Amino acid sequence: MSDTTKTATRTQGPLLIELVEGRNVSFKNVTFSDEASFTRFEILFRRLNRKPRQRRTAHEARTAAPLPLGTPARSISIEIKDFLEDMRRSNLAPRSVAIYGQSLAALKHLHGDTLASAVERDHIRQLWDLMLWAPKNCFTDPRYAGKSAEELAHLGRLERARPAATATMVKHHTILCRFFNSLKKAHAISMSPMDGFKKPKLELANEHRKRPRWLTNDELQRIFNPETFTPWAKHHPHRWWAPMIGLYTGARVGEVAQMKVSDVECINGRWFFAIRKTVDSDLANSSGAISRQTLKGKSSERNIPIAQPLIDAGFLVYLQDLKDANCTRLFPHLTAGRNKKTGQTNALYSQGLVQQFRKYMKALGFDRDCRFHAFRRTLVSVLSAKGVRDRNIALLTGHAMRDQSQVIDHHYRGEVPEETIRRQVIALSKYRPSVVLPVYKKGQFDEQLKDKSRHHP
DNA sequence: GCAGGGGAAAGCTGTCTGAG
DNA sequence: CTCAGACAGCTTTCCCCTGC
Repeated sequence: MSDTTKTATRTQGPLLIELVEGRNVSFKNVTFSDEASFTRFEILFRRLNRKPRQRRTAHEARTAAPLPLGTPARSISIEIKDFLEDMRRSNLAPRSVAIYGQSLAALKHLHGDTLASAVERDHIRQLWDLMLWAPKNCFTDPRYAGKSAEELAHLGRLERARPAATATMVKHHTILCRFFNSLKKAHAISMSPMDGFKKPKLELANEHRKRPRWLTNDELQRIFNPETFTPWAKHHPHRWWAPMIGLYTGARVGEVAQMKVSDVECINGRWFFAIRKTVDSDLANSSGAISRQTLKGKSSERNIPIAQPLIDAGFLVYLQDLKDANCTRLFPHLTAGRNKKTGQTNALYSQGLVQQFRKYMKALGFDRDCRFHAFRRTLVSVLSAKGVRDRNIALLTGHAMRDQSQVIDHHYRGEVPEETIRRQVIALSKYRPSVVLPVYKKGQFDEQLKDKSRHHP
């Protein structure tokens, strides 16, 4: 509404609006009974005041297009609430919904709580500055309550050492686009204020950017050095086994942490870790999630052959101990977590493991880029350096190889299972990190496995 | 030890594009 | 017309930190 001044006063009762100085039409002191009528009026008003077209093409209708029939946009906070609710309904991961909520929180700081349809490009420019400099926790910490976008950005400049990384801004950009696009699809707004905003280009030279990090043989030996590893791990099954499994499968930490006893399978005499999502019997009839396991995507689903060094280290003995103790999960002491508000599972078994492993690594003097994920990077890097083809590595790691060729991908992934297994086994046999794994003794975790009071579903 | 927020990166999928 | 590759859009993961 470039050449129109608009003031909307929100009182307890009806909405009051003044629209003056329009090109052709002006209104003063119009009263609306609710926000929906205000928005309908606003759309109509914009159409009436639109510049006349310079020229019509032959195909264009002579009469004005009908007004869109969508539900008019409501206030930002209501639209955000509904948007997040929609995400939940469409079965997105609880964590994803939370992240979207965090990014969208900044929007509520635009002139209080305006109508979603009133957000314009200039607002986004302001918002960008806020997101770039927002002080930590400023949308949740009560100390910042009531502050405007400008004030917050100003405080951030004083408090923060540097602005948010470009990658983070890319995420905010993505989420804002997604939010306004969904309003556009619902015909609640006619165009997205994000349309003119290009995605920020990632800065390759950023000195704060984390470097890809893999582990050298030396470093692997330090991690599994019996003098430090054994005392740290000997009372916790997940500390003992998860790093070893991570090392020899390259699986994501979440995939390792969530495995069930039934996910370790023997097929035609060969043992596999089945990375998959199965129903938890206690959740089967619930209205919410029916599994505490998650998969990043379709191509994550796979069977990974269990490497010989793991078997030599007594993994199958541990498996039998679990079965003897009637355990259903590979690491019964890890919890999936539970959302306090909804009571739903957080489906996040990895947290405890990640924190404990990171603490161990820190104590060994590893820098902060050395984490569990480094096992995955290491496996991929080593196999790649040995000339193993990407698609064969992907069969182990569960990466998607869509860009190769869908036909070929389909063929390699399960169409001919024996061929898939053959390729996996050949690839895995080329991975020989020079570590000596500690050997499990039968009954080593008897105490932990029998004390069910500390087990989680 | 866990819930939950935050920063950053990884990675999946739909769509466009341009060469053959 | 086909299809690999690039790109854009979107979702999920990893891991840190804080506060209880």
